[in-house]
Amino acid sequence: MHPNLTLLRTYALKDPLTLPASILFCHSDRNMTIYDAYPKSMFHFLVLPRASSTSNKLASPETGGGVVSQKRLPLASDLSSLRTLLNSKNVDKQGAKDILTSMKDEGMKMKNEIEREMEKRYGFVWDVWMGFHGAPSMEHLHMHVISSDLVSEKLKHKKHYNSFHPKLGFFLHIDEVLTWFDAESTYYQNMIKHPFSKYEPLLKVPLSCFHCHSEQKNIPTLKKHLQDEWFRLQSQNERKKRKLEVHECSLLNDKVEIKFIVP
Amino acid sequence: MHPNLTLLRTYALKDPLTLPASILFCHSDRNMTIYDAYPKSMFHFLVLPRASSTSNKLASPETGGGVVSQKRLPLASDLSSLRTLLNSKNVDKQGAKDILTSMKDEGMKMKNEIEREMEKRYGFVWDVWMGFHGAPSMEHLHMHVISSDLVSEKLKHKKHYNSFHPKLGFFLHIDEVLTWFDAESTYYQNMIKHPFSKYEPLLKVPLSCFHCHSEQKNIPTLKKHLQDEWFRLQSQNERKKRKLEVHECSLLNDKVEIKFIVP
DNA sequence: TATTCCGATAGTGAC
DNA sequence: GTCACTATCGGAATGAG
Repeated sequence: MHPNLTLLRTYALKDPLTLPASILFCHSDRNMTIYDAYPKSMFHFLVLPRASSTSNKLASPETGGGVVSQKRLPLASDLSSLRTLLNSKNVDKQGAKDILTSMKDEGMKMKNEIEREMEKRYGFVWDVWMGFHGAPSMEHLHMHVISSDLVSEKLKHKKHYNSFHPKLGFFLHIDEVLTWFDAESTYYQNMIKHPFSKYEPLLKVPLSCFHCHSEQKNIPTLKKHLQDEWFRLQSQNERKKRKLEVHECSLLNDKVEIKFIVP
Repeated sequence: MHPNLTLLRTYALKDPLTLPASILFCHSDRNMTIYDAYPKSMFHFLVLPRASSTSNKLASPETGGGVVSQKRLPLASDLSSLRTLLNSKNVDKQGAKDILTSMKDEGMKMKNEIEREMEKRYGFVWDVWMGFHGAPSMEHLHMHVISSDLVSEKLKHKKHYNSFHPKLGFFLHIDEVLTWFDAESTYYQNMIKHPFSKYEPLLKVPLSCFHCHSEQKNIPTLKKHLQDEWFRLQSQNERKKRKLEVHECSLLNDKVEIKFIVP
């Protein structure tokens, strides 16, 4: 396994504060949130559960104040992926649900941060998705917290796009995953056994816009279209805001004359 | 059909002298020889048979002194390709053989020119191939006259290389084609019916050096190897020449001492 | 489904 | 099998105690 695919695991195992500030966004006892090195949307973060190694080498107090409740952290080997976690013999169903719930909580905080930043930078707020890839390649469980635009220079390939398409089935929304725990046992057993090979073909299906379902014939075309869709969202929002302002204005003064047509 | 694929036919139909000097090399009553616009070897020419059109528009004397014996020229429609010629209802077997023989004669003259130029520029002579592509794309019968090196900037793709590989079967040597006429009738009938679809797959076979049969894993590697093979030919030839010189020297003076090792 | 680099492959448009 | 252009697809390497 190449280091790039396991690098983050080494940080999940020790003090997150050893991560450069340019990578680590924040952390808690159980999770850490990092900037995705190759953001596929205007906002893109990863939430990773912290882990203990099977050896005790990294569990000593010298590793820093960031390591808390080391004994309660799951083993790294059980956190390779969602599949590994849900099929672990060391972590029971409730334990798995706890881990995912704490990741969701961490993600919700991140989502709030993102929304504040959306408002500040762009004057409006759009959706934020949270979830997992059905067939991840990086060797440590990670939940994507990603704004719903997929407008990014780093989005270059069909598999990049399809892996985040919110209705395709490759991207597993955290809320969807959590419903598995409350479903019938057979359904739960079914979902947690899904092999990667079931998800892989989804990455090769034709490019369809997640906003309007139009089919796009290639990546450059899709990227222009996604940018346009985002501009449309932004201007729609500005229209709404203007209407609100006009409405407020009307309340103050019934005789105000509207001299412009909202475009 | 794109102009590029029929352009030369228009010249084959009228006075070759209307062709720019940078394209036309020479011509006779029955054939014209042109520079290949995208030479796949150090020397690369095309021999095209001249034709008359079905209409009389282009047969008038005003088209220039180059048009001779217009009545005896084959129809352009019978000269689309080797296959067309050999299956034509207007040209009998002997007529087809005549056309091909005259093309060969023209090619042999070209070959002599090339060999003079090889000697002049590079100090030695290597082989020149003459023949047809099993599945040509240009819409007028053309015989390639091409030096046996395949060293050229314009050789860029696998299909370029394989289409000239002298032992693959896609490149039909003129002498091979002429033997069809003297073979049994069933063999002749068999060869002239070969559809393009029989030749196409040959263009996709792995790259093997026509000198040493070594397999080359991609085009850049093959091109370096072909260049090396050509350098080897050249230096082999220089060694032979030096030996000759040494031998002549020995004849003149038995006591001459050879002070250098031929590399 | 980490990226990047290289090269092969596929589709198109060319006037 | 015309070229040139664009884009996709496919493999291999990748860092570094």
